[in-house]
Amino acid sequence: MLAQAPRNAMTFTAGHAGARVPAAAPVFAPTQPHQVQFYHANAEIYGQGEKARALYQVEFGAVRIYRLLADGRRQISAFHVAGEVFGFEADGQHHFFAEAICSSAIRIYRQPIDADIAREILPVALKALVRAQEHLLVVGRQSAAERVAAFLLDMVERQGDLPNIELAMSRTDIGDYLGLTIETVSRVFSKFKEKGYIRLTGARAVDIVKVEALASMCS
Amino acid sequence: MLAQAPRNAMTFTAGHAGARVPAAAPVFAPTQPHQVQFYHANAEIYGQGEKARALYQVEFGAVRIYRLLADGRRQISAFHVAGEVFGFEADGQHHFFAEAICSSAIRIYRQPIDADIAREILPVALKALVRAQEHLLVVGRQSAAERVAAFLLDMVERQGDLPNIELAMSRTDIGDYLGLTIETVSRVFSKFKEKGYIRLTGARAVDIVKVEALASMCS
DNA sequence: CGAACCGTTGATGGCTGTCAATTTTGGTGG
DNA sequence: CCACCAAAATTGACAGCCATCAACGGTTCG
Repeated sequence: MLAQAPRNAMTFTAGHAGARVPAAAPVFAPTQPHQVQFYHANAEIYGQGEKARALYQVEFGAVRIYRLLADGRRQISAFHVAGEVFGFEADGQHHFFAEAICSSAIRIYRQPIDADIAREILPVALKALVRAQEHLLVVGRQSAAERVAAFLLDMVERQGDLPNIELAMSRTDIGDYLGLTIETVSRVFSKFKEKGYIRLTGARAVDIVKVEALASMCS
Repeated sequence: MLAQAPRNAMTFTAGHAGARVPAAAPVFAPTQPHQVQFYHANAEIYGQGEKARALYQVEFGAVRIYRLLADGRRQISAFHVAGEVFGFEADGQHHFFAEAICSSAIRIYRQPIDADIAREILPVALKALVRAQEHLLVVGRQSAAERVAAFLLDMVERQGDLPNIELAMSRTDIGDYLGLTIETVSRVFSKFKEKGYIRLTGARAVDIVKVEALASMCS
């Protein structure tokens, strides 16, 4: 199901890449040269069990963080888009997989974590924790329609509150994020369209017509 | 459903309490006097929206961290037992509720978070993040039986891998943790008992008879 | 002894997963 | 520009798991 693409090879120093891509503000000041690496769709950024030795920041594109069960069931615990930092792990080891959803550029910070760095990234880690726990409420206690509504609103918010959103991820990704099947996700999309809550200008291009209607579903 | 008990009043300085309770190692060296506070069952430790100004460590007892939907649906994102630290929040504000499950003693650290503290608690926060994301896989992608099995194994591990576990929490709590109803939780317990995986010496006293059988369900 | 709470068990229905077929989309090459 | 193709998405039929509603047993406490 998941393409196991080889690691991407293209590499630029930050100085070069920074001049060309919409620059996201670095989370902490680099003390050594760091890189911006490009990944094509479905390329693995790191894998479960790998030694964790860096932090990652999305320059452009999108990333999924996920975990697998032995039989292939997958749970995506987070999506990350431009500007967001990911890759902190306990035990110096990655407990999850990270893959590029589409063509993406990732800035990689390889510093060891000293006290100053810790102070800078702690808030980011805590935000991720809050997000994960909030997502738990969605997945654990909300209906399929409520989950999709919450997802759409989250996407709207992340893309600057503009009502026209362009989803980087497939229905499969959305399902694995929300704990649903693709069919259920698709059916909810259709139902929302039917009710006039959204418009689909393409499979992954969604216009939010009635934000309030969606918002009222999430309580 | 949830008793809104008033804040507990009994307060001791750490020096006194530390001599009497099974001392959990402090996570970081206190620079000011800190307290151990006692809470009775269902007492609120902090509430959603409150200003966050401390970290908490369980001396004894157990704590649930949860969030509510408007209609009362509840998702418990974590349980905490002796030794564990909780209460870190983003934005200087609590996004969740914390309540004592049973009579509990909580050590409260009120230091501001400077760089050294951040370095000390970052690993703890990261561990919490990993836990939350792993729990997401359980809730999002596993069946009722698999969820309960995962829960029981987690409890076994936390109580030192002894096969006789004493659950602090009710079936309602377990259900709200696993994203299930109490009836389903109860039915799974019965099924496990029937199959000889567990023995129930009391409603909340569980002997794990076949760890491997449970473990094999969680993949 | 009665009340309240917790946990268990049973009957039933609905939501969502599964399986399958079809349509749409997006990309490629003629 | 259009035809063609593979992948993605949609839609339908059906089944199964789990939620809901309900009744009952056990325990604790006043």
